[in-house]
Amino acid sequence: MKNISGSASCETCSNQSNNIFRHLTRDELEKISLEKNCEPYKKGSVIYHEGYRITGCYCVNDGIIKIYKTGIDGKEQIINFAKKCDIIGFRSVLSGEVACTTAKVIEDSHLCYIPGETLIQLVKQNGEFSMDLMQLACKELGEANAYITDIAQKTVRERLAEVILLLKNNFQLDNEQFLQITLTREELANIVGTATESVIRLLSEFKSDKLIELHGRRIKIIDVKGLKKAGNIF
Amino acid sequence: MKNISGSASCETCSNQSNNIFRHLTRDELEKISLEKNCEPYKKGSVIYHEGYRITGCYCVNDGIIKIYKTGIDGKEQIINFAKKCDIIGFRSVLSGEVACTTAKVIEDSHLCYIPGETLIQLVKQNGEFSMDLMQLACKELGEANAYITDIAQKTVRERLAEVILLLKNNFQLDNEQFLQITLTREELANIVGTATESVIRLLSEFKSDKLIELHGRRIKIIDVKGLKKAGNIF
DNA sequence: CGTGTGATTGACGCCTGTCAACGTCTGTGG
DNA sequence: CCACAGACGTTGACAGGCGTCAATCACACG
Repeated sequence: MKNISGSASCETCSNQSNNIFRHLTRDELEKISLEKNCEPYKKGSVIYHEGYRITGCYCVNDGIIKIYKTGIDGKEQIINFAKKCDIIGFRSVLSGEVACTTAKVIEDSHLCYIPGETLIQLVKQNGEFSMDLMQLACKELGEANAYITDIAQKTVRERLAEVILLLKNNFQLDNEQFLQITLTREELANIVGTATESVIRLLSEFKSDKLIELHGRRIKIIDVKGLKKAGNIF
Repeated sequence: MKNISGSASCETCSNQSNNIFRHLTRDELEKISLEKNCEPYKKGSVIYHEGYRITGCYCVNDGIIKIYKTGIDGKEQIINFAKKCDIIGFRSVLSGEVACTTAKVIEDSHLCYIPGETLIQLVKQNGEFSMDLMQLACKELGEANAYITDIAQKTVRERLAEVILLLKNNFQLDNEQFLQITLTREELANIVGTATESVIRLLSEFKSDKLIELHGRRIKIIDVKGLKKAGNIF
């Protein structure tokens, strides 16, 4: 069953301008195209686990993965999501530490595995690629710092509104204004850093306030400006 | 008044094993040694300001700098501290974005300025240095993620205990068990993400519980194990 | 149809933020 | 030398946001 999508070569994939591999030479692309290993992952499967050493990183072909840390009493704190074109696990590969997060599939995915040594070699030999990856890390660092500030200073209500808008920016809306990602109430709570019940109550509030509509797990965005106001975003 | 400490060459400085520049060649070291610009900064002076473009990064020779973001109502959220051997501002230089934090001196410092182009050039040409800097960024990213989890899940009391221990690890204790960094109550609050009054009350609690002693702004650590327990740290 | 997971609602209470008042200390200027 | 301002620390009162617990409902799946 391996290499199901193996035929989709990195040469094609890297044409996407937002891809991290855009500055690789033809030779380098061929190399990782040969070495990589594209496999399907079912919803619920764990790609790598916090506290364990990982030997390589993964490039997301399609699907959605949640990246989370396990905190007090096993409560998960969602740090990030990865989708098409994103690369995950490189942090631990490069820092040489064990994984500090767990990556779990929430929508069926195809991931290309890239061995750690390959990645490190590319960093060392290709200055442009190195810069790109560095920029990626720095961007994530900036986002993390921003989120620390939010979570430390904003109310749960404000954070929930903000998270909904963040999800909108990350995953877009379909043509009916529905968020293109569906999460359980508990997962929403684990992003915002609150209790499931609070998320439920606040979502109802947003619904009463005509900011969103709820259809099961699907969230329809009605009033972006109102959400920004509720989220204290300028 | 420029180059007051300019005589202290990077060649010497980089001998410290924890320095980011340890993998530079002799030529590269000479180059930044020539280009750098070491200046004294008084307590309270701002090194770079959130939202403004910065043209280079700074290597800390001595002193202490706080790195913070400005959140709602101008309340500052302290993200990090920099001390001897640390390098600050590289995130914005590399990502090409405006600074996402402000850096302000809290203990008189000497900083060496390194032009952005120099840093970028080094990243591109020296794979080992690139890896080191990447590891630094990745390490900071890991710490930021850990702090997100803490701040989202722990109580203010737990976070304060944890912060005291973090400060202990970062700045050590003197021979009387005093923290080697002195912060105002407000600054402590701005790390923990709480109100000044809460910090005051909780510090008194820790004092009653014989975990710490307070002498003005100086904090004496009495019971590390107790603090760990209070901070829910394992 | 039983079981399990997730969603919802209500009750309750505590943690913690806010406001206000006051004390302390330092530096400045008359 | 004293008065005053300003920054910082401390304490008390108070309310409300939000976490916790418990019960119930909805829905999917074997």
